[in-house]
Amino acid sequence: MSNETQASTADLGEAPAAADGELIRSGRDATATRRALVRAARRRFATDGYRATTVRQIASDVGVNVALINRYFVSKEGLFEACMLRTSDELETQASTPSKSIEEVIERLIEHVVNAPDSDDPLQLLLLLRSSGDENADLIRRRTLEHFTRRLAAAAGWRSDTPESEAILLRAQLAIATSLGVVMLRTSAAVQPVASASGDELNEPLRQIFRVLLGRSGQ
Amino acid sequence: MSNETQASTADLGEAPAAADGELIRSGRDATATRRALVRAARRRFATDGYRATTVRQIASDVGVNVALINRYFVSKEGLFEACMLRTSDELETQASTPSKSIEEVIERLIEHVVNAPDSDDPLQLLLLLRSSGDENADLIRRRTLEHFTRRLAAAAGWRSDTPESEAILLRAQLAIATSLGVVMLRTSAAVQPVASASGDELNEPLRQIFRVLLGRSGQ
DNA sequence: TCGTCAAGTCAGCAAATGCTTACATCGAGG
DNA sequence: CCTCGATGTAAGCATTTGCTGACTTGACGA
Repeated sequence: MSNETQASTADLGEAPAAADGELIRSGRDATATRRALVRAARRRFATDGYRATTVRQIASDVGVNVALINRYFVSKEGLFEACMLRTSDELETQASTPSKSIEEVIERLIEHVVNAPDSDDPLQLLLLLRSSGDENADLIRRRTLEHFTRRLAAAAGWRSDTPESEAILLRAQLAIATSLGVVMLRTSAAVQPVASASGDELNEPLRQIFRVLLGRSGQ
Repeated sequence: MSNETQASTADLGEAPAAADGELIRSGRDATATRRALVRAARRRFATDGYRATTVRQIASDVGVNVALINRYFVSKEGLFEACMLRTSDELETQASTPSKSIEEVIERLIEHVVNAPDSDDPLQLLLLLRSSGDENADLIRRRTLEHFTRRLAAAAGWRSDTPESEAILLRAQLAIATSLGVVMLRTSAAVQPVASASGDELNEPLRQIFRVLLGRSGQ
């Protein structure tokens, strides 16, 4: 059960991230604790699901008391929202590198799919697709996915108002669905042989799929 | 867990395919009650997930007391196991129609993906991919998926012992992953536009994907 | 009619879970 | 030193959840 992720507390404490203008860290650093909680929570949510994850688990992963989750995020749902917002931000940042060719985008998507099991890739959190019993969380999740879809479709030549490019949007979302399906099999279910397949083995089939979906030949 | 209740497997097979008397359950019929429980449970598990589904919900759906679940299936896990076995059986039956061409298999897979949101398609249950916190359930799930993978791979020319056909196995599982991803987006998350796409719109892209993965051209 | 046994119900227990309230500890400043 | 706010902890409450044991109800044969 409590096997990994003990390091999260340590390395977050000693290295203040550059993102936000943080004050000098002291022995008890609220923002660092918050980040550690979000980090641990995202991992748990992505691998175990929303419902199956307990706040006590998350707190234990970080090594702090459970009550801090309610202090900083009000509720479990609030913590989940924070996770989603951070994931959305990361995907946004990565996608905003301008004027990528579709080939480059495909390569990056493949990389995400291949590496997701090992890293705590933001794509992992999107695995939380099923209704988590929380309406607000579901809304955030859906919005994130649709936004990501438009990003990918834009790289494939989608223009927002022409009706014929609706097909491109659909195809982009099928690419995302495929990615999520593969990540799902690799991470949560450990289904063979996909789970243990190397990046090299996955590379060629995935590239074929994405080219068919997003490239000019497929349309 | 593996004591009695093997009868549940048996009487699942010997059923007249009559229209479900699920809500109209009259009289005291143990096998009918068992079937109704499995049916309701499968729906709940597929849509809400294992953890989020409570045995009280399932019993209430059927209109029966909670204790019957423990009487007939020993535990919640036992009920889930029965659901998985039934799903596995259905997929098995459908896949066992002999000497299918790969094209036919692809068409049927597409049909599954397209229709899953409306019917209680067995594919839906496979959505239960995330670790449900129940080790035994995870094992069953993984086995079912791997079995299904081998079935699909066999239709694509897979032979069990030649090492080069491992690639075929991997590609078949990627096709399954894609199917699961699409079904997931369509059913649980209602992500647009895939969720509201018609079968006709999905047909062509999906066929392209599956041909690339399973057809001769892709290898 | 009565006995028997499967089918089903009822009330409740023990554990888990989200969350709250009261308390403790650390750092800094008067 | 002492106070005060911020950070963190300990204990526990209320609810949910899976499950159990004792009880009731219906069908059927002697």
